[in-house]
Amino acid sequence: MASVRITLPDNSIKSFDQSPTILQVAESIGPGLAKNCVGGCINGSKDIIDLRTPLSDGDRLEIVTSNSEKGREVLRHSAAHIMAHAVQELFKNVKVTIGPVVDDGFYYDFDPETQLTLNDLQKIEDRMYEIIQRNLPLMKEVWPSDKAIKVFAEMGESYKAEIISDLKTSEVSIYKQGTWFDLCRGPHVQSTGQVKAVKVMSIAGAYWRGDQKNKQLQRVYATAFYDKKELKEHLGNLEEAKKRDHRKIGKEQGLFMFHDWAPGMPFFTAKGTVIYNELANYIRELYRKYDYKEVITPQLYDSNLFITSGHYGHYKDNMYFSEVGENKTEVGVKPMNCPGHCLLFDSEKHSYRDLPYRMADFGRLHRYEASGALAGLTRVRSMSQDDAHIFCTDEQLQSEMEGFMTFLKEVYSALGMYEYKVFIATRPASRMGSDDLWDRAEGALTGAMDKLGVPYQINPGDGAFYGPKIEVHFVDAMKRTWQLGTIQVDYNLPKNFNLSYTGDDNTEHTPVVLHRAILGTLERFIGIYIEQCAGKFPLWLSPTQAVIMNVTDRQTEYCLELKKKLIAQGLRVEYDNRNEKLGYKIREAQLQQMPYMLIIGDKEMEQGCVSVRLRSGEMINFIPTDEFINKVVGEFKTRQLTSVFENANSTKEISH
RNA sequence: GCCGAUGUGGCUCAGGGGUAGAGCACGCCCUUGGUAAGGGCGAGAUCGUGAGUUCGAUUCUCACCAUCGGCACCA
Repeated sequence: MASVRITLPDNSIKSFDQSPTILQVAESIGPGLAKNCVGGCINGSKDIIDLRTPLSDGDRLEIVTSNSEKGREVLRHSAAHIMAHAVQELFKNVKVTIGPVVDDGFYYDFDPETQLTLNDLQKIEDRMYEIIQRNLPLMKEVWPSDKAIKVFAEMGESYKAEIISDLKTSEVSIYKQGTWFDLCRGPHVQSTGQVKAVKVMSIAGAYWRGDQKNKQLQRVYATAFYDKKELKEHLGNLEEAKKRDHRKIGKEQGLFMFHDWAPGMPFFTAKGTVIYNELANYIRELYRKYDYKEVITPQLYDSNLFITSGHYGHYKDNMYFSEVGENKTEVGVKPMNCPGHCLLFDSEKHSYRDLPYRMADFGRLHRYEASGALAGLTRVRSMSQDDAHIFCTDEQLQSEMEGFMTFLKEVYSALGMYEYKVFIATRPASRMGSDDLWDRAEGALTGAMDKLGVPYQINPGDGAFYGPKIEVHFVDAMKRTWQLGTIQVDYNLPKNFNLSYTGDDNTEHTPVVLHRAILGTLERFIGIYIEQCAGKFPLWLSPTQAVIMNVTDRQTEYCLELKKKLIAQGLRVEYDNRNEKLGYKIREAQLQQMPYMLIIGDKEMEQGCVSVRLRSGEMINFIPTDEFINKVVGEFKTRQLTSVFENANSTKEISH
């Protein structure tokens, strides 16, 4: 008698008379496992398959439970069905579309006859819990596509019918819970009762199939967890994340602001400007090391420049224009530095010996971004980048990519920013240049990353029409991803400007232009960085590095002397001599995340020293002033990420 | 740009058809106090802008502007 043997992760083997489903295997192991089972992975695959799937002899099975990372996906996918079910029970004439799992939750797009409102969110959630209570088993059925299209069309579910006909498969799977059913690939939980904790989060507009030309649907965001405790934890994390929102910290620390009369254009305060300039100067310092030459170029140009560059054709809607003079000459505000750099490059005759020519520019750029796109410092209309354009030969592509990435890694490591993802965007459908050219360019990009051992993902078809690019992405506090560093190959611009260099064969050649930025847009970088460090800037970036606090006004003179000394060493220091108690001054400095609080009382004055409080709460009392200065200046000048006093012996108690 | 929400002293927020209220911040006074808020007094707002309804609008309606959450965009 043939038996079906299934291998489990611990290499034990279970035998069955007939092909068991994943759930049946779970049941054979134990009731607890069966209860939590939401699917399985077979033969080392990472894809979860439905627990109703029959297995074959020799399969290796890993059972996925609802309290696991993978299981959560199944849970949420089923929760999306529960949500659609709830919405359709609650409201008449709501068409369903799709409801995928996303980071931290899921959403479902609806096309309701009357708009859902915020008040409906709680109703939806309540009804979801009701459906969960009903503990409806989820049944999988396979229908011929024609039948499915017919059934959904008759129900008025035009979106579903459209999806199925676009699938172009002969049959589709349907999941039923009670009388409600949905087209779905699965996998799904056993019954609605397996979903224990849900939360309907928000509502938003979203275009059908992500296309602006289509109807705008209503997207309801929600999340689901294994239990209420996990859900509570998640909601707590969201609250915590909001606290590090750069817009909030920027306001609290007085770093930047916005005004209605210049939407999307940040004003950096004196404090914020310190951060801005420290970052730019750090990059400037590295420009010497990496052989870049910084230039300054105009802000406004005759429109002819942008006609030549091609921006007038492709980017006009995102540009600011004006007319000047009696002749009403049209001028454009530069949205990018590259056209200006081309003029500069072209102003001299170049030899191949000059290449690669790396031209850097912190020039201010203005882009008329869509109003709905603006977001704090992360998406602005007025910005400056640590921008540079590298004019090089085709052969130099890969080594320039390597140089760029090495530069980038140095900067991000120095800033303690390791949580980034590297993407290589390859040729889009509509593009310029031969396949041969693209092969070489993409090869240079992947080759460089491989050589440096940088992990990356390919974004097929995501490149610009003029060349492929590397993008470095970071995530903000609210888990939105933003591009910071980038390097893009451009074969188009040098042609438009008719750029050339003389090769070793004494003929003229067209250089390649690489657009690149390490920090990317400084505004955006600062926004992301504020969130990464939660407002606790390393000393070298801190607008104010130390606050001197006197205990009584007997120390005033000593404090003023100390302030002078510190300033002479290039430190940014304030003296809080207000008529307030020490605890009050400390609280305030602490809320500002002040790196060093220097407490001066009679003791310190007598001994010629300072008592230091770190923002961590650590205290190092009675350090000779010179010792403190030496250490702190070192920390500042070498751009340390953490305090030189952190975890230092802070044993001494205050003696009265 | 699209869908939705929001817009009240510098900040965080309450209120509501009869021209506004709290806490913090700010100013003055008392307090000289040793590691996250000492006490008292005071000043500060035509309630985003414009129009409409009304005897009367900050409150209701509409339009616009800005911000927030998404979507689209991000050559």
